[in-house]
Order: sequence, then C-alpha cells, then structure tokens
Amino acid sequence: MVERADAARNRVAVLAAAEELFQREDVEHVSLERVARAAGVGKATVLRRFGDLLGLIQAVIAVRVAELQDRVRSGPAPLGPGGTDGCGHLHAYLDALFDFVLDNRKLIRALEVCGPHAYYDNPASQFWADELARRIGAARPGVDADYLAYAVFTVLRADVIDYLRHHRQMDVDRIRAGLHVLADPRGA
Amino acid sequence: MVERADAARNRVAVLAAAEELFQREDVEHVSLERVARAAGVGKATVLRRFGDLLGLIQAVIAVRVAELQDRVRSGPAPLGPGGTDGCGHLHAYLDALFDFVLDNRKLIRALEVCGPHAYYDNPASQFWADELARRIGAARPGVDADYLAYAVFTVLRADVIDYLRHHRQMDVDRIRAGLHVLADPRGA
DNA sequence: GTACGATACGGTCCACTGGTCCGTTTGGCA
DNA sequence: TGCCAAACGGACCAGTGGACCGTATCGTAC
Repeated sequence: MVERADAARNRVAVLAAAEELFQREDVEHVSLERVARAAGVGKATVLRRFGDLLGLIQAVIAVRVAELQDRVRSGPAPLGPGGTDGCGHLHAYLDALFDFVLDNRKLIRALEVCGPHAYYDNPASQFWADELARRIGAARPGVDADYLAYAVFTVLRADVIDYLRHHRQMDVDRIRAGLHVLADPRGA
Repeated sequence: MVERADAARNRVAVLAAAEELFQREDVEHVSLERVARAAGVGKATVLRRFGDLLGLIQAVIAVRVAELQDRVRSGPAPLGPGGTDGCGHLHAYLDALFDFVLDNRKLIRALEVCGPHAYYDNPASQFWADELARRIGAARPGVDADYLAYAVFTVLRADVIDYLRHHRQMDVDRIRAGLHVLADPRGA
C-alpha cells in the first residue's frame, strides 16, 4: 500500500514540529498533544503514524543517527573501518559519540524519559553499544568489553552529561577526557 | 512545636505503607494516592508531611542510608576509616555501595523517576559520591577522581544494573567485577 | 468526470497522575 | 471544660498518554 498524499504531508509536518519543539522547549514540557497541535494535526494522527510517544521520538532521532552510522560503517579511518590502530579507532569513536550526544541532548533526554530502558532498548543504541564493545575489545584485550561498553555508554547518557556540566560545573573537555580515560586508562 | 500524636501516628503509617508498597509493586505503579490509601490517610496528609513525592521517597530511603553511612564513617576497616590501604578502602566501599543498590533497587528506581537529577541531587548521594571521589583519589593519584567518581556512581544506578541483569543477562558477580575494574583498572 | 470504498483524520473520552484548596475534625494546653 | 491552632482528607485542578469512532478525504475504477 502506497502512502496517501495527505498522510505523507502530515508525517513530515509532525516530524518537523516535533524536532522544532524538542529543540526549543524543555524536554518535560513537550507532550504528545503539544506536538500534535504544533503540527496542526490531531493527537490520534500522531499516534497512528508513530505508535506511541517513544516511536515518535525514535523517528525524529533516526534521521540524525543515520548520518553518523554511515560515517562509522563506511567513512574514512580512524572513525570508519580500515587502518589497524585499535586505540585510534576507539578514541575517534568515543569523540564521535560524545559530539553526537552534545548535538542531540534534548532528543536523547526525551528518549530517556520515555521508559525505564528506552535509552538502551532501541536499534540505534544496540548498534552504538555493540560497536563500542568491539572497539574496546580490540584496544584492550582481556577486559570485559561488553560490560565496559555498557558502562561507557551509560555515562554518555544526555542526562548524565547535562548534570555534570550544569550542576557539577565540569566543562565538556573535562568530561570528554574522563570518558577516554574510562574507556582506556592507558591513554590513546 | 512538638509533633502532635495523630501526626506522628500518620507519619509512621505512611512510611510503613510506602516501604511496603515500593517493595511489593512495580515502581511505576506506585503513586502518591495509592500510598495514601494504603496508609489509610488522605493524599494531602502525605503531601503536607513530606512536601512531595520525592520527599516521601527520600524519607523512606533515609532510614536505610543511615545504617550504611555509620559503617562507612565509623565502622571497622576496610570499609570504615583506619588502615592505610587505599585500594582496600576503595574496593570495600564499592562492594558496600553495590550491595546497597541490590538491596534497595526498588526504592532507588523510584527515586530515579522523580526528576531528571533526583538520583544525584540528594544529600545521601552527595555523601556517597564525595566519599567515592576521595577513595578513588587515594587509590589512583593522578586521575580525575571527581569525574571518575560520578561515572562509577552513574553505573551504580539501579535502572542500569537492572537493565544489565535482566536484558543483557549479566549476573551480579560479573557486574560487580566490571565495577571494580572501572574504578581501578590495575586491580585490587 | 463521477461514484465509491478504503484510508486517514481529529475531537471526545477515559483512567490516571502529582499537587492545591478549603471546610471539618481533633488534639493538647490553659 | 473550652478553645484554637494544627492536622486532617475528600473534592478538585490541569495535565498526561492513549483508545475510540463517526466523518472527511483521497485515489482509483469505471
């Protein structure tokens, strides 16, 4: 079944409204209804299209995820594959993930409040965490790369980084440095 | 002003009901109203006593926190002060925190959903994190102990540990081991 | 160009939340 | 015993995510 024209129109309107609203407002004040209203559409239309609030947020994030995934999967080294320097691979990847979180804090925060494990349990996160485990395993043979990957992925949560920046007055460079030490204490 | 007898009666009833309810039910199904009803009391009574839901949960946790804080502040080494083995201090402390989280998962989960930073922004957590930074600094001079302490404290979140156990099938010993490596990669 | 069936639409409704308000009851002191 | 501050709790509020269903619109087959 091909997508009807009005449905397509509404889909892009809802995505655009959601993106705009999540950037502009505080995460906890963005509700399904407000997104719908901002898009000039009924709540039910949003729900039907995206299943639930979580689905909507994932759809908004997905656009941004794709770009980074491409660079990781098939871009130039050290972020992309190729080269054999395990440490360089790992640290480039950490930087890319960290930048991604900084750029998309609001959306990731919104994702985190959707459910207890919404941050971890979504296809993109699985990819990020798996890739992280692979690179940690390559750079640090002998450690429990799976656990460590989830630990690092956890301190990459947007709420955590926001807390450290705004309540503990740590600047981004300090957090970034700490992250690298955490993932690979022997340095790059 | 001394506490009136009926107020005292209600305070213990609410605390008991909350404790019981948080243990028995899923965190997200425990609401202010249900606690009040279980205590045989009006919602407003709970609110007046504890300010808001966060205050209630903190009050319930406080009882359990006190016991561990005593052991840390004035108990026997290696958890308590005394002795000079920095690593032993750190690892005993990590074990104690980890056990505390396992024993109080439900309550900590409830705390986490109260607000974006409710897990970090409460007096007990400040104590735990500061002490953690102190012990990490002692065991590993030269690292950014403050950042690392928050990172470890973050990985100790009950939702994170629950996720690793039940969705990633990691058993508690594995998580515990990973935690020790994270805080001190050179081993105990 | 028109008629029709499938599809998408959105307002209304629901159960529920945390929190406020305010008239009523109760405890403790003089 | 009488009184009043303090504590009480139910009704109420604005808000949530989500379900429902009668209606309007779209695209197609004629």
